[in-house]
Amino acid sequence: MERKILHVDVNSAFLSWTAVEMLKNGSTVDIREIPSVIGGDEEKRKGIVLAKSIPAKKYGIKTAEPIYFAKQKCPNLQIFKSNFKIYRQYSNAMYNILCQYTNRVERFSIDECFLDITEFIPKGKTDLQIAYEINHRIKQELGFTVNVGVAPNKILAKMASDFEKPDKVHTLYANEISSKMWNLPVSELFMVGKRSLPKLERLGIKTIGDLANRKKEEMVKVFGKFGKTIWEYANGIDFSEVISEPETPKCIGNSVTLPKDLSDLFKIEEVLLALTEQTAYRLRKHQLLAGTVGVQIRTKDFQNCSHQRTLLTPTSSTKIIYENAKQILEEFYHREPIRLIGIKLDHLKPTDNLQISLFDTKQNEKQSKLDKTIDNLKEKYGYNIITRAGKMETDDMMEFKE
DNA sequence: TCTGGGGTCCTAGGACCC
DNA sequence: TCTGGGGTCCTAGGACCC
Repeated sequence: MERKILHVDVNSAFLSWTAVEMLKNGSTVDIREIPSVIGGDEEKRKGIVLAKSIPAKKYGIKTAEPIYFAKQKCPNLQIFKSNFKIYRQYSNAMYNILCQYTNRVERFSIDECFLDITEFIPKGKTDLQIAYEINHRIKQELGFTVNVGVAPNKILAKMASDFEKPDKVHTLYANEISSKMWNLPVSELFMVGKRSLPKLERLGIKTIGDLANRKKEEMVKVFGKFGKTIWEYANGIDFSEVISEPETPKCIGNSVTLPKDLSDLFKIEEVLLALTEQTAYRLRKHQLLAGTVGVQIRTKDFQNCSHQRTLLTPTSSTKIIYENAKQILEEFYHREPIRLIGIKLDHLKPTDNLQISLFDTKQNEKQSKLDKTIDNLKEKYGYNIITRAGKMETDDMMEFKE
């Protein structure tokens, strides 16, 4: 039987939510209506565009590009800081509305949800009417706009919500694939990024339709498994389910771009410790154990390098994780200046009940130790490596995969 | 003054075992 | 003297997403 899937996508999410919050706090200007971006702090070398207004987009400003470039494109660009605590509140408010339409809502990211409404369409209503109702209610009740895609599966619903923006509802039914999707450049297809695009173009594939009408075998031959996926997407084939249960993470990591390049091993290890504290704390919050520990560095000329190690026994102990991380780092780090360091815990498995109760009693102690370590670091270096707000952000981001 | 941080998934090559 | 092949696990790196 044909499914009825919706994809709800907040228009310029971080920017819209910042705008609504500013208006709520008495601002007289709606930053959605001027050239503006949400961006990181350039002084801390985190100066990239996280979200842009539509007027900013008209200057050719792109998400994830350096703010330095964005300012060159638009000298009077207004730049605002992100606030993930606020974003989480708006995201939750939207989620609560969506849950009134079906119990099958998947949070795909902080600003995107899939809904399977197949079994939840009231008599006398259509999927399209529900999509419009959702679009209206979010605008009226929460003050920001969303695009809604209506389709028989997730990939088509997602492609549909990406059509014209903002504040629009689009359908992409099976009989509309060729007329609405095949004429788009292949770069617009979900999962086609900047590496695979030139390869596709070399094969003479310029539009999604070009890809759809090639032989599947040819794509598999050139791209392997990935070729099968994008060929199926181009043809609107996707049987994946809307998953309402939040899955336990497959890996947990924290990394930080340093305000200045660092080559002093002692200082780098101090940062690594702070990152370990944070990551291990999150691991325990999920009641998981880590099977492998990995350390990543990025040199000042943007060369990435990572090493990992499988532990004899999975653990959630900050001490054990840090000892391993430190050893891994010392094995492969050769004193070149680095701009980023990160830690990643992988091959996660559930903690058994005995261990959970053990950690429950130690939770407060661990938390205060964490706070103390971070405080000491800040005093010592004056770096804003891990601020209180930064810690909140990390907690938020973890839950939303953003 | 140029380039974040959180993830998922895939691949290639080597070690090791039978 | 010459030198298999299948399978699993591990590691490093990379593509892609928001």
